[in-house]
Amino acid sequence: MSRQVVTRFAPSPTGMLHIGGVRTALFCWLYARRHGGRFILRIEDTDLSRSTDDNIRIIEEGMAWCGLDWDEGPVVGDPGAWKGPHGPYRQMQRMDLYRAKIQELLDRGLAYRCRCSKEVLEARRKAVEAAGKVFQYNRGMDAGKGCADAHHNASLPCAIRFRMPTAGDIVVDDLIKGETRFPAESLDDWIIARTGEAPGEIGVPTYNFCVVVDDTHMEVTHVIRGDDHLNNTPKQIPLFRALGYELPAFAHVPMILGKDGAKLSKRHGATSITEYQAMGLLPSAVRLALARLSWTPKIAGRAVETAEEEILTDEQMIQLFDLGDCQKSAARFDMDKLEWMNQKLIQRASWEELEPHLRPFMPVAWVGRSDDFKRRAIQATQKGKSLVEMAEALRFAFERPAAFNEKAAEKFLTPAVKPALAEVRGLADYTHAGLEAGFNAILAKHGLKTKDLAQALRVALCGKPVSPGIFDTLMLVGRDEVAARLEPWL
RNA sequence: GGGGCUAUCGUCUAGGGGUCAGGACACCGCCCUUUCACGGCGGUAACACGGGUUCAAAUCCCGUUAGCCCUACCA
Repeated sequence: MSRQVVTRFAPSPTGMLHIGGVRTALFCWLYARRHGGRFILRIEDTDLSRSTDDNIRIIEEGMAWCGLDWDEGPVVGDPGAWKGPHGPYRQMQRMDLYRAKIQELLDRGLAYRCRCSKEVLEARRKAVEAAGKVFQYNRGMDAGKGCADAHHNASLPCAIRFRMPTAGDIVVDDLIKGETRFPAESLDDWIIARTGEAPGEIGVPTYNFCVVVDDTHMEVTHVIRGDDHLNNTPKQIPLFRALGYELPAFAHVPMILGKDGAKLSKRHGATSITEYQAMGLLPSAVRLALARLSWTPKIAGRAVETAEEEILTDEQMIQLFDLGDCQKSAARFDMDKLEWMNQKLIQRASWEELEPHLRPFMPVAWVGRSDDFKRRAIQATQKGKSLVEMAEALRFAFERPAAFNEKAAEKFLTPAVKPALAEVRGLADYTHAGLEAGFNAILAKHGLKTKDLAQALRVALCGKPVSPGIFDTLMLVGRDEVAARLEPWL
């Protein structure tokens, strides 16, 4: 009987929530949902100098916008609150647990105090490297001297190091990368707690220590994280054992790179999830695009084949998700594909689904319009690549053109169409069928082609020769306003 | 320097001994068309390099190169 699957996303609040993090979170979320398990959000704020409450808020809001709901973790907007049985979910609020565990290791001789200063360490490192050797703390290099037997000496503030195995391989069995071996002699006695304030005090524990304690106490069964942590795993495994903890399963997901193959950074344009929101992307499109980086869904054992199959719903992703179908190598982020997916998702959504997402991009007057108006407006522009594009395409329905495209005006607003234009003011039946009938009658009477009148109307009504279908355009402007906008051209 | 991970069209990838190396995005062309789009059809384009193993290698092995990660009292 296997335990319920539990995954966690554990960001450190030292900056924006960027898409690499979102992707990792997405994999954790998909895996938990796929297996009917729980998904935890845990804030790793032990880097006091860089962590801020503001960044925590940004993470929570970003996750929420992305639809990555967590079953356990902080409560948005309330630093003191959390949901779930293993809280708190901010590491700085879990110090008592960590200190107790460190004391236990100290008592059992599995960790020891070290009072070497950063300067001393640096000097030793230089000396050892100058001799062409590899510097490792207390790996035979100065065993029996200095700090190795200073663990009885609590008269000075000390950092605390974990005693690592000195021989053999540490093997990491990874669900994505496979089995990897790390020679024990390549690792050293790493610091599990920083130097305390006072002699004998245990300082703030470090990342690699807290993760092990938290993942165990929060009953995490699958540690899914970025593959920059693969190298940390052989440090953590001996600690799991020292603490008598059961090992979780590990899955290290490949990084996301910029378009040029370099690590994602500001110069690649948008990297924070907030920017994607502002670009008019649907959260579902972001989820899909991010999920499809390094993951190829297999339908009945076969990779997705057609464009149609590429556009997966959340339900399909959840049902299909499998760490075994993940790529081992890093992937470059492709904005073109994201936009394509966004467009496809916009196209297949109902207008009711789209409306809440479109609303923030629309003028205030939008909210007051009727459902019927909203439906027509959305359906008329539902081919757009983004919500921003849709909103832009609908501007004419809310404001008169600020300027007119001169070339287009000259080309289409000819003396020949003006009589027809004048008659358009008389059209009374503003339904699609009604407009079409009236429009065609005017065309026939004046011997014009559809294009002649349609383009002339677009320029007069919208200021430019581009707009939704001409009947939709008329309906969205509305009868009275059509007459008003036409007047100056007659 | 040491340790680790990775390598198929421009990009995301399928394929894991015998394939015309398949698909998607992007790009190009044609068609459709009341504009812009959408849509339809078609096209260009890849196994990093060098050695093995084998009748046969993109696929297995070794090496090289390149990129990335760890090597912090960051996470």
